[in-house]
Amino acid sequence: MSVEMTEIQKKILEFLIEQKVSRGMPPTLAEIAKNFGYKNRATVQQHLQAIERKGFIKRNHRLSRGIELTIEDKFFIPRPVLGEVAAGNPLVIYPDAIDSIELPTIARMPKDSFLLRVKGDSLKDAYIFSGDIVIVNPNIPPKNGQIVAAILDDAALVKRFYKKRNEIELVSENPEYKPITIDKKYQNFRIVGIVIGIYRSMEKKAG
Amino acid sequence: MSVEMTEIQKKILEFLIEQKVSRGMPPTLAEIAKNFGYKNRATVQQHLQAIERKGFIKRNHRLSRGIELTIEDKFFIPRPVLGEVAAGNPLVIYPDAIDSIELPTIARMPKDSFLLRVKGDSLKDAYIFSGDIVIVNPNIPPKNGQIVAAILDDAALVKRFYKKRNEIELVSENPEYKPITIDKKYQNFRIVGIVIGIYRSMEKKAG
DNA sequence: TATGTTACCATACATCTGTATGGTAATTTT
DNA sequence: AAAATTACCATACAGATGTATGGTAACATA
Repeated sequence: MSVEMTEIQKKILEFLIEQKVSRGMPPTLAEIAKNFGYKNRATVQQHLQAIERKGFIKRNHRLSRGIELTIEDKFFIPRPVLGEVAAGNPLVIYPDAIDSIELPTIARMPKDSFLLRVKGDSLKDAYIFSGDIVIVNPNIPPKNGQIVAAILDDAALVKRFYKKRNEIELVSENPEYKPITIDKKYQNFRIVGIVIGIYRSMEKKAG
Repeated sequence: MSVEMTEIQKKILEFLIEQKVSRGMPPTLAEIAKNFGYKNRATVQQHLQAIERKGFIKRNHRLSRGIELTIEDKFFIPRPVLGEVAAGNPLVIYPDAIDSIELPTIARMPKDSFLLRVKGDSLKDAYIFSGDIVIVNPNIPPKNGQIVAAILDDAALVKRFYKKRNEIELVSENPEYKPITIDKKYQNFRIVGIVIGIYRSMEKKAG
């Protein structure tokens, strides 16, 4: 597994993992082709052969969906953690991955979702704690009461979301932190996504 | 799901589950036919239609291997309690336990780690809540203070572990539940493994 | 300059896959 | 006795699926 993967091969492997986890089975060549906009299954076939040559998958020839992930034998899949996010006071989001954690394969990671590590204890009553990894889905518009990750003035935070008439309120459930109210027209505010899951490792190695 | 299944339908459903767990994906009609000695896929098709009519599976039409198991959670497959615990592959629901957990078929998963769903709130102060999925490693001997999954008299518990001179103490961090003390020689007690991580999906309890 | 690698395309083909229809036989229900 | 259900079979078919071959273009390497 020491061979290097091209960018496209990495993306295809990621897609294989994502499909396996979310749909419960590997995709067909046609499904892969459709996802990447290929007009042709032969293109996919060639990529899969390259990925197999490099040892990341094993193919059961002539069998539909016969793609086995050799890394998927693991219970945990390494995923990049994109940044640290403050549940209480805003922290800076890191541009590139700051860390990598082993996420259990059961944890659902829909397309485009990413991981953030929480610091601070303002969401204590929402059962999210400092050190937890939150899984953020950027593709779902938030509903009232949901926990969202947001960027406010170049800092990132995780709080409960409430939409009001002309403003948005972000609430910590820890009474030590006061709610933040933002005018809807305020430019330097953006909802990053909603928190769809959390993962916590009991081992104390990662801090 | 109250409709009655014929014996053959039960066997086919079992095969679907077994294949899903062991091979990672549902079988094709041809594979089912081969397993049961049918010379014909149409026979399988008719059985699958009957099983779907009774609500145990959902089929994605015209999609290869498009058989979804509607049973429970996809991860957790309920089985009757008696006799199965000692069998080594415990696929059991413990309905009356204070902190009941469900042992999934994924007990056969790689690295022997498996998943349990927590019910009850005795570990509230350990930040583990009803509905959370804990990841259990059975191969590590527990240390004092670690959270373990254990079986006591046909009930399953998730609690903090403390070893004393002649006995073992299992402590809930919720003061409403008193610590349980077990003599080390007691037969009907077994440590299943230590909890190495937890995962929680937010989608069900937004708001 | 020649060679190889990567990343696509088009066409083609045997086989697989799900589905449909119609038939036989045994058993159960009405 | 008639009707329905269950459990198979054979045949057929459109479309999906994996695979093979040959081609183009961009780029890096020797």
